[in-house]
Amino acid sequence: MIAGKAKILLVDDHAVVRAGFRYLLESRHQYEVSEAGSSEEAYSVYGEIEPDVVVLDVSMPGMGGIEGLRRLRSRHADARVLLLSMYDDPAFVSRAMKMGAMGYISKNSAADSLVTAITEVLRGKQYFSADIADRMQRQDRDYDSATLALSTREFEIFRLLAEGRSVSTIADDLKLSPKTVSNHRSRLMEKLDLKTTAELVHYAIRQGIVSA
Amino acid sequence: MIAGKAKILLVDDHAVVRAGFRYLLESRHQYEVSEAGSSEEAYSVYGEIEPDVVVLDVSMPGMGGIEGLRRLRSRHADARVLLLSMYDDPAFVSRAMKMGAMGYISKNSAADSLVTAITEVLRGKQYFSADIADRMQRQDRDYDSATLALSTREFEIFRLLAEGRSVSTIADDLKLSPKTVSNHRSRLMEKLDLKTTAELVHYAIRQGIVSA
DNA sequence: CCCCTGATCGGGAAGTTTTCCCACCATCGG
DNA sequence: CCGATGGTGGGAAAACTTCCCGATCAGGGG
Repeated sequence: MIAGKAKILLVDDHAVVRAGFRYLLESRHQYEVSEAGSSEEAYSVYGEIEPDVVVLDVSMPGMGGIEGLRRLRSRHADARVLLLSMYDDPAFVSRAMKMGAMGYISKNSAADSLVTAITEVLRGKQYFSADIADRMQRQDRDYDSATLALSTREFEIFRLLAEGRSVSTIADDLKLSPKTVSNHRSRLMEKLDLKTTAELVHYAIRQGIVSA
Repeated sequence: MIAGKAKILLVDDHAVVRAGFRYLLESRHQYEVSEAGSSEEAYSVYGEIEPDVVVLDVSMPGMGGIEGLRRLRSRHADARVLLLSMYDDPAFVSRAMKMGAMGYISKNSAADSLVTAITEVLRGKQYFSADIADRMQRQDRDYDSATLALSTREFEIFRLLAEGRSVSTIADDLKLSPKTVSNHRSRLMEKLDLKTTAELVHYAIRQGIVSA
């Protein structure tokens, strides 16, 4: 960052959220804030603005934040991106970090931690909000690299569950005992750190494995 | 509203969203803005603050906005409540209007329309953001109104299930027995002709009641 | 007022599913 | 051949679902 005002690019489809950040940042800090309403827009204005930090919402219509991050980093390898999300899914977070995100904060975070995150990232440090750091700790202990860890069979069952099939119809289909399917199910839910079938569906849809 | 500053109570669990409204309202208008992080909190401070308008987020942990609206209006029949939501499901909106909401705006709305909504409600008028008004127009053409067959409680539980919550956490939240929630669940699944929770999630997402 | 209806809340019993642990077998790279 | 990994399911206990039912309460209508 250059001497003077740090430049921040806010990317979120909700005008209120952008206004919120602008308020939090401008009222107490000397930042110059720009806004974009989508990843596409962010991508196209990035070069012109040359922001010191991009605050990017993960869930947006069109190209989501994750894909936005990927493209941004592939064109501008030095881009510092702070992801903002309502989801604190650890698999998501680690995927994002592998793509070079500098931080990941939950929208549930207090206003202060949102501002802290930005100042930390401006200093070149990574930042996670407390709830997310928590979940990543727990995750590491239990199982490493959750998303990729599914076996072929587990993935197949995962997909069918995500489509709305029941354990017993899946068992009929695959000519397996319901017990086997259920056991696979338990195992994969644990690997992905999911607690309910509904979470599984959300996860699968966000990953693009099934469509709504 | 009395001469002088109109008083506004913002209720949202996300600090950023509250900050956004505060910014939008205070920077251009003479409003006095208070905040609450939950329906429960809003309910308990309402009497003390006596706001002219309550801006209430629909989806919050604990008592949601719909239930919050109901309780607020049952204690303070003159409360003017503007609902703020990510969902633009017409069934949801008409449900809210029946409970006495003065307006309903989507979080996707432009900043201006958020402010307009508040000024309109202050004048005693109803207000809907454009996208919501749109969908309500189109409603009779394409809307499958099966969710209208659900009672208030069933719908609430439907929404929470669709978000990925488990029966037992919902029960804790709503302070009900897991059995009661489970019974409501069985009935609503039957009414909507759904066989698995995963189907329920797909259905809710397609209806725009929850987002992926 | 009283009755009726519908919504809400939950207990009981029976049935089903999930979880956790384990065992057996096949395959595969070294 | 060996050890690791994946697929398969049994057994037992726990959890959940389903179906049925009764209690309670609010809001009309007569």
